[in-house]
Amino acid sequence: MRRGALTPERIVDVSLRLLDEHGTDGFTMPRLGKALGADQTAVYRHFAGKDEILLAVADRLLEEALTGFEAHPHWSDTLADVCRRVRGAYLAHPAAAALSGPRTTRRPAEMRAADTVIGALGDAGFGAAEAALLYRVVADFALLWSGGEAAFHSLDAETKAHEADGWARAYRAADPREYPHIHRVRDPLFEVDSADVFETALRLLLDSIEQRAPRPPQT
Amino acid sequence: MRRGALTPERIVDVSLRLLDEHGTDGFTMPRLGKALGADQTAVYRHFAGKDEILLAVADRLLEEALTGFEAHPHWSDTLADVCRRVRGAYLAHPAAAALSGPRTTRRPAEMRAADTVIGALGDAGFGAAEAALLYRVVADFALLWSGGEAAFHSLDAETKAHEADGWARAYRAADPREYPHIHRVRDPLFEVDSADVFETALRLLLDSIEQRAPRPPQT
DNA sequence: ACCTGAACACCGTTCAAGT
DNA sequence: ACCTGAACACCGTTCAAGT
Repeated sequence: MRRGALTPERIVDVSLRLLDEHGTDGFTMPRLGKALGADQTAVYRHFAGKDEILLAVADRLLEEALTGFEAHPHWSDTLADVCRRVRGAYLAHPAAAALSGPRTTRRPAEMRAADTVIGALGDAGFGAAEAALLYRVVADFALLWSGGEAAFHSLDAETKAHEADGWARAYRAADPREYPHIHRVRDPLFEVDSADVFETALRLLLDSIEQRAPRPPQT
Repeated sequence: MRRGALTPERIVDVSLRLLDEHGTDGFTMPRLGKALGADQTAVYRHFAGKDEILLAVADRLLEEALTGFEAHPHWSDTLADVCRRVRGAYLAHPAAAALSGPRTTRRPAEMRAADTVIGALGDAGFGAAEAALLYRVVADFALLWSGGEAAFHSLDAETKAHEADGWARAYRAADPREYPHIHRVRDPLFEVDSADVFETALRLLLDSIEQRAPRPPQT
C-alpha cells in the first residue's frame, strides 16, 4: 500500500461501513485492515487503539446528526429537532452508536448544537441555572434514549428476534389472575412501536418544559 | 472441585461480584473460573455461553431493583418509585448494567413490576391503549436512561476522568463570540450533576402524565 | 452427571524490520 | 514518515478424557 493512503478520515469511513454492514462483532482490526487494503497494524500509525477509532466514529455520528441543524422560529421545535436528529443518526448506525455509547466528543458540530439548544432555552425565558439544567435534560434524553435503542437494534438478528419473541410470548400469555393489569392492555401493548414511545416521551418532556417556560413558544 | 459446587446461582453471584470489582474488562471466563475455584470451561455445563450468563446477571439486577416494589397510594408515586429503583440498581452495578444493556428477561420480578405500573396507570384513569403506551414510556425511560448512565460509569476511572475533564475544558473555555449561549450558562452547567438531571427528567415526564390523566393522583 | 485440560480459532497490540 | 509482518498475551468455546 502506498504511503498516505491511510488517513484518519478514511479509517473512520471504513470503520463505520464495517459496523453498519457486519455489526459490532464484525468490527475487528484484522477486518478493518483488510477493508482498508493495508496491514491491520498500519492503523496504529493513525489511532492509538481501537477505542480511539470508536471515539472518532462517535464524533462522525454526531456530525451526521447535527449537520444543518439550526434554530427554528419556535424554540420548542428546536429542542424537538435536535432530539429527532440524534435518534435518526443513531438508528441509522446502530452498531456504531452502541459501541461509542455515552461518550461524546465536544467537537464543533456538538458545540454548535449545544449552543443552539441553550439559545432556544434562553428564548423560552429560562435563566442561566434553569437553562443549564434543561439543556442537560434534553441532551441526555436524546443521547441516552437513542443510545439504548441503538444498542437493542445492534443485537444480531437472531438474538433480537428471540428477544422480541420472548417478550411477546410472556406478556401475551400473562395469567389474568397473577397479572390482571398486563392482561387488560395486552392487545394494545403490541401495537406500540418504539418510534411511538420515543415521540410520546419527547412530547411529554417538551410539554412540561413549555409549561414552565417564562415565555411560551407561540409568540 | 466436588460435584454440585457449581450452580447457576453461584455463577451469577460471582459474575456480578467480578463485574462490580473489576469492571467490564475484568469479567472473563478464565477469571470467572478461577473465582469459582473451578476450571473455566466447567461453567459451560450450566450456561450455553458468556452471553447467557450476562442475561442471567441482567435478570438478577432487575430482581434486586424490583424486590419489595409495590403500588403507592398515589399512582404517580408508583411510577416515580419504579424508575428510581431501576436507576439505583443499575448505578450500584454499572458494569453489569452496561453489559446486559437493553435486554430484559420477563421473569417474575419484571412481570410483577410491569403489572403494578400498568395498574397505576389504570388508577390514573387511562384506557388500555394509553396505559400500554405510557407503560412503555415509563419502562423505556427507566431502562434506557439508567442503562446509558451505567455505561458511562462503567468506563474505567482514567477514561471517565479524561471524558469529564474534556467536557469541562471545552464548555468552560467556549468562545463567547462563537458560542454565546454556552458561555452564558457555563457556570451553572458544572453544578448540574446527573442525579439532578435524572430527577428533573422524571419530574417533567410525570407532570405531563398527571396533566393528561383522567383522574389526578391526589384523590 | 459433572468437571478437567488440551486444543482451536480467534482477538488487540507491540515492535523490529523494511522502504 | 509510513507500512509490514512476526510475535505476544490474551480471549471464548469445543471436545475428548477423566471420575
